[in-house]
Order: sequence, then C-alpha cells, then structure tokens
Amino acid sequence: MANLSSHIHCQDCSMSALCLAQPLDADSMARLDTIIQRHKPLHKRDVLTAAGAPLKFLYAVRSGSLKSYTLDDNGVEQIIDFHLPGDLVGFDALADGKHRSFSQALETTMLCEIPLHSLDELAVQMPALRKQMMKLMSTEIFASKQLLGNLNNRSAQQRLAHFLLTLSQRFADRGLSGKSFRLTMTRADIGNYLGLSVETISRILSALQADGAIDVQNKLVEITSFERLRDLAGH
Amino acid sequence: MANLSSHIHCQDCSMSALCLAQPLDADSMARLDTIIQRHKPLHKRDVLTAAGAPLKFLYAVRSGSLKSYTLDDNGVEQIIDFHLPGDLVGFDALADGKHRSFSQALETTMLCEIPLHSLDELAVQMPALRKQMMKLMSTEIFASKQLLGNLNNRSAQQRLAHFLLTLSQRFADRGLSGKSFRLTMTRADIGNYLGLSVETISRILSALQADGAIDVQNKLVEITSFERLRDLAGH
DNA sequence: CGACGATTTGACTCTACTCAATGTGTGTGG
DNA sequence: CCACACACATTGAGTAGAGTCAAATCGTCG
Repeated sequence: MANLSSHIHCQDCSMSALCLAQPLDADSMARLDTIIQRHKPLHKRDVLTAAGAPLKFLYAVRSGSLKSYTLDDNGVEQIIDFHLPGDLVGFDALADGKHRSFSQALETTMLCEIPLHSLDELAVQMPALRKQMMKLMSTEIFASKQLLGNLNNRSAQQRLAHFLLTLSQRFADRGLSGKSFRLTMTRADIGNYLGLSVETISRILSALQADGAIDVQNKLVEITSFERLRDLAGH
Repeated sequence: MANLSSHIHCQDCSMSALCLAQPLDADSMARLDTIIQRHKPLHKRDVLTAAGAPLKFLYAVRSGSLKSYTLDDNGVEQIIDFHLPGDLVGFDALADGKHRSFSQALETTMLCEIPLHSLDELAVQMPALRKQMMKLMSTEIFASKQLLGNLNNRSAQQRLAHFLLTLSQRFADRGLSGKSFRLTMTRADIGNYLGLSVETISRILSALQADGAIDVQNKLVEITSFERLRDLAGH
C-alpha cells in the first residue's frame, strides 16, 4: 500500500515538479498519492517492462535510470530512450494497452507505480491531472520528433555534443548538477541510441576533451565549457 | 459553422476510422461533428500553423497532405513529419498551448478544424473520446521513437525503402492504394526528412527501380515487389 | 514558348564504419 | 582481501558509403 512508512509521498518528492503531480493543488496531490504505490528497487539489468506484456501501470522514476528499447526482427536491440528521475515510463503503451518496448534498469533504480485504471478514474475528476498527462505526452511527442531532426542531418560530433547537452539540461531540470554527471549507460548504449559505433563515441569523447569542452573520467563527465560544447553541437 | 451543406460530416467521412471519431457511437459522433468546422482549402505552399503561434485548433486532414517542420537557429528547415488524410495535426503543441512547428500544404488540402476548448469540454463527458485522444498521442510517440531507431542505424537504401513501405502502409490504412501512389513532397523534402542528400534520394530511387522493387515516374511510385522492397528495407 | 525549379547523373572527397589489438575496471569466487 | 576473468573502453589502420560540387536534362507554370 501507499502508506508504508518507507514510502515517499508525492508531497515530499523532489521530482514532483516534473511528474504528474506538478500542477496539482495540495488536496489533489494527496489524492494522487493514495493511488501511487512504491515498487521494489530494481537492480542493474533488471527488466521492468517487456514488449507485448499488458500495460497495468505507469511508472515514475524516483531515482536511478533505465533504457527503453525494442528488438528488431533479427533480435537486435534498438534503444529509443533513456529515463531519468522524474520521467514517466509507459506512455507509448497507452495506445493498445500493451507495452511496445522493453525497459531495463541501468543501475539501482527506485520507482513509483501508478495503477492505470485508478489514474483514469482520477483523471475524470481532476482536469488539472488530465491536462498534465496531455502535456507530458505532447512534450514527449515533440521531443522525439525534434531529436529525430537533430540527429538526422548532423555529424557524429554534433550528435554526441547535443546528447550531452540534452542530458545536462535534463539533470539541471531535476535539480541535479548539469555541469557534472555520471553516464549510467555504456558507450555502446549511447552509440546505439545515436546511430554511431562504439569506437566513434569513444573517439569523439576524447576529441571533445581535447577541445576543452568536457572532461571525461570513465563514466563521469564534467562540462568544462558549455559555450564550446554548444558550438560543437551546432546550435 | 459546422452545418453548411458543403460540409462533410464525421458520420460520412471516409477518414473517421483513423480520426478522433473512430471509437464513438453514432450519438457521440454527432456531438463531435457539431463542434468541428471546415477550414477553407489550403493551396500548395500555404502555411497552416507557425511555430510560436497560439494553438486554437487541432486539424484533421481530410484530403491532400502537409509537411511539418521546425526552423533551427540558422533558419534551416528540418522536416519532422508528413501528414496524410486522416492524420491529426497539432498534438505536439498541446504541451504549452503554442505550436512548436510550422506546417505547410504540399498540395491542395482540405481540413477539419476542431476548436480546442470545445474538444476539451467534450472529452470530459465522453470517455471514449478521451481514450481515443490518448491512443492517438501514444501511437504518435511510439511511431516517432520507432522511426528514430529505424533511421539511425540504417543505410540510405534501407531508410528510403522503409520510408516507401511506411507511406504505402499509411495509404493502405486509409483505404487508398498502397501499391501505387504519388509522392506529394519533393526529393529534397524526403532527403531532409530522412537525413540524406537530394542526390542520394534520386540515385537510390533509380537503384530501387533497377532492382525491380519499384517503378518511378517522377512523383508517381508503384511498388512492383513488396517482397524485394522489404528485403532492401532490412525488415 | 520560355524560365525556373526539380531531378538526374558523374567525379571526387571525407566521415564514420569495420576489423584488430591493447588497455582499463568491476565484480565474483576462492 | 586478492586475483582472475570478462565486459567495457580506447586507439590505430584501412575502407566504403554518402556528401559535395558541377553540369546536364526534365517538367511545370506563367
């Protein structure tokens, strides 16, 4: 249930600003909180959703991170998204009630679990919640189309610079450091996502460092010059 | 108003199967129809929406086609979508009530205009309509993420073959011929969308024809072997 | 009929891929 | 706690596919 003492409530959650709860007043937020359940922590490589499985819950990432991916006809993984704290996982599944993608934890990850039928009931009564769901979906639509355009006509360096800036911005939006953060995904994951080879990712991270835009220590990235990085991203 | 004699009603519209009206019973559809207005026909190159402009309507394409695009910092066009009959235009704008992209007619195009505030009111009363909106948005989210993956790691030939197959499928879904259709966009548009140069598009169309997969006559495409085309698309 | 935009084709270049070898970190079992 | 194994990452060399630049042809709309 929602009220175990170990459960963090929406009211106290640092991610509520980006989550469904964002526009809700105290009373509404309390009602949303009652339907939200905590989910036991995922460990690295644990699979949260599998393509084809019925959609019962939306998940909100409280801490940690996940990747979403599909498997093509040849069983090859194609990463379509990374999820950070505050993100909702499962919107692409609302269409037909089945998950369309797999999602897997990249590290130890804590989630809130939102039963879909209860959410739907609440949404009827709370226009602000309905609006927020629309808004989050709409944002996601635009973001992925934008990404599509941004990646399509850009060089490897521009893509990776853009990726780092986007990550940085997302961390900053979440109240975390946008200047220095950990890449919880592997170089191969990044390459898969950006349509580049592992070697290219590695080479370009080195090049960006040589250029004085970033500082890389394995998984740790520090952006030493946003200006330089933005230049290289072509924006 | 909705009831001008020249207005085609949802009840009679051949596109209703893909539109908002899809899951509605006769009574609900009639109510939806009352809020929908026709829009005067767009001519080729007419701009329907401009990025930054307030979102007042969703549009449903009744006939013709449009492209959606953003302009980057350098004023360069980046096409993010093509809209065919039955498609809704404007979902990416729901987030903040402003259009995020431009959309321009590729040929003479007829539209239904759906006032947003009325739609919102109706959605409160009609769960099926609400569900359908969610479903359409969810489908769009998945489609663009899928596209992203499909384009990212694929050769020019695979991209173009995939593009043609997707178009074909969309025409077929709309009760039009999936075997033979007109490309209403220019080669440059296709290239922009797929992240390829005009020359590459041209060369590959020729190559696909030489391969016996398609037959191209300027804007007219006939798929002569779906099997071959699917092979070349890598699916 | 003429002009302009769109498309096709050719020659050359360059970016990012593949293949290959080596270095680094992590985590597991003894 | 240490050592080994395996996954992850880096770097180098050579290659191929798509881009750019250039020129010719085709189509369409005044």
